[in-house]
Amino acid sequence: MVYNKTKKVLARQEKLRKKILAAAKEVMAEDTAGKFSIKSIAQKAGIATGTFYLYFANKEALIEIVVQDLYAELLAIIKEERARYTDVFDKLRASMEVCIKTFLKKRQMAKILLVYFPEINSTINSKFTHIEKDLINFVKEDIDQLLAEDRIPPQDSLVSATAFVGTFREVMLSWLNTEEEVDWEQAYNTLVEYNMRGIGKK
Amino acid sequence: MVYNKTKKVLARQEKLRKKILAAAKEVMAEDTAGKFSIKSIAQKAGIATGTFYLYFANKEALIEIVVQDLYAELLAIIKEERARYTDVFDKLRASMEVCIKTFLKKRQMAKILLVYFPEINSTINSKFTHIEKDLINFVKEDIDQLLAEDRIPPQDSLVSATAFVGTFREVMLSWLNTEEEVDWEQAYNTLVEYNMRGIGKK
DNA sequence: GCTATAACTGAATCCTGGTTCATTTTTTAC
DNA sequence: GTAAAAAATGAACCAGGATTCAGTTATAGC
Repeated sequence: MVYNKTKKVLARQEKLRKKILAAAKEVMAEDTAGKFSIKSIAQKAGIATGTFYLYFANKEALIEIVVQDLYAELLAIIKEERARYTDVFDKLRASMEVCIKTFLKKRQMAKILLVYFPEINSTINSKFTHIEKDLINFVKEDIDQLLAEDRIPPQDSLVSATAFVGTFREVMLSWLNTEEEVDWEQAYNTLVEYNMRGIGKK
Repeated sequence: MVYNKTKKVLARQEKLRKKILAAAKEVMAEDTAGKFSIKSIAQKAGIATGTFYLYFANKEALIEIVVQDLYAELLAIIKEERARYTDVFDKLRASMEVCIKTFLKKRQMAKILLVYFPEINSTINSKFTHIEKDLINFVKEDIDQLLAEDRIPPQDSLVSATAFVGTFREVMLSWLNTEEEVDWEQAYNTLVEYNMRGIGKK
């Protein structure tokens, strides 16, 4: 006979699954390299190492889920913010603003997406390259529209969009690695202005 | 009694050391992740794995030497090119130009410095963070000078310099990963213009 | 309460790949 | 040519960590 799970058990398992994911994010955000162990995650989640494998197929699958998870979260935040504006420049500016602020607020997310992600991106079968492209294409579409509206000088929109995203990665990474206090307000403005000028806002 | 190496042996060993380094660079540039094995390097260099350890203390030391090596090479090229100009804008433009062209020509160097380097940067005790900072400071000094000369609008020069370098990494990385043909001329111009406008060239 | 099934445990297994070292080959110095 | 020293070899060793699985505990259904 096959037993069915009760709601109570289902709820407990769902909770544990989330607990493991949370522990994984913590661990991943802590030790910068791709060196974390399943054992450390299990420990942090308060389970036996074997139990981990009842919830996730293997390490690779876990990483994939964590990254997709965080990425989806970030993307949703950006999309929501963009929806508030109609002018493309405003959309762009809003994207930048919310992106920076989210990363500043959710350091864990920033660390995993910015530091960890590029590593695994090359290690694991490139399941994630699309994420990179997604983000760049996002910006590219805005630039294309601005080009169509003749509001910025001619340029290779893909290259510009790539450069645009690159400024973020680099700046956020430098912030993640630094201990010193940063004047966020000024830094943020500089970054936004840099890219606005970069694409050629008149 | 202690024997002395003859010139012939010294020469042979020097040659072999270089051969191992070359093999290492090849292997590192090939498999994108930090997953290469000493065995594969030894094989490519035509030696036994044990022999590797007669020439390099261990894997970490090898990586350090390779990265420092390539970085020094790149830096020398940039410095030489910069020396040809006096105006800061020209220096900046020249740096960009020679950097891109070098990376395009020496794909191996690009792959190791751009893909591989960030990985190990976090993995290994941060012996390399200074490289990152060096490069950014390079640009920062130019920006500071332009600010002093009142030729660009007020900005946080460190953030701008970081953003500047970021555009390169991102764009070069996208080129390294793409299979498609790229119109280098246009792409290159877009990238240079992006940064020139970005810092606020009037 | 009782038994079949499912969930959990953590020690044991397995694999990968860096590093070592006893042995073999080459070089030195006479 | 020969014996001591150095260099080279590659199989064996070893560590770390992912994954498994036999044994234990909890749950389901009656």
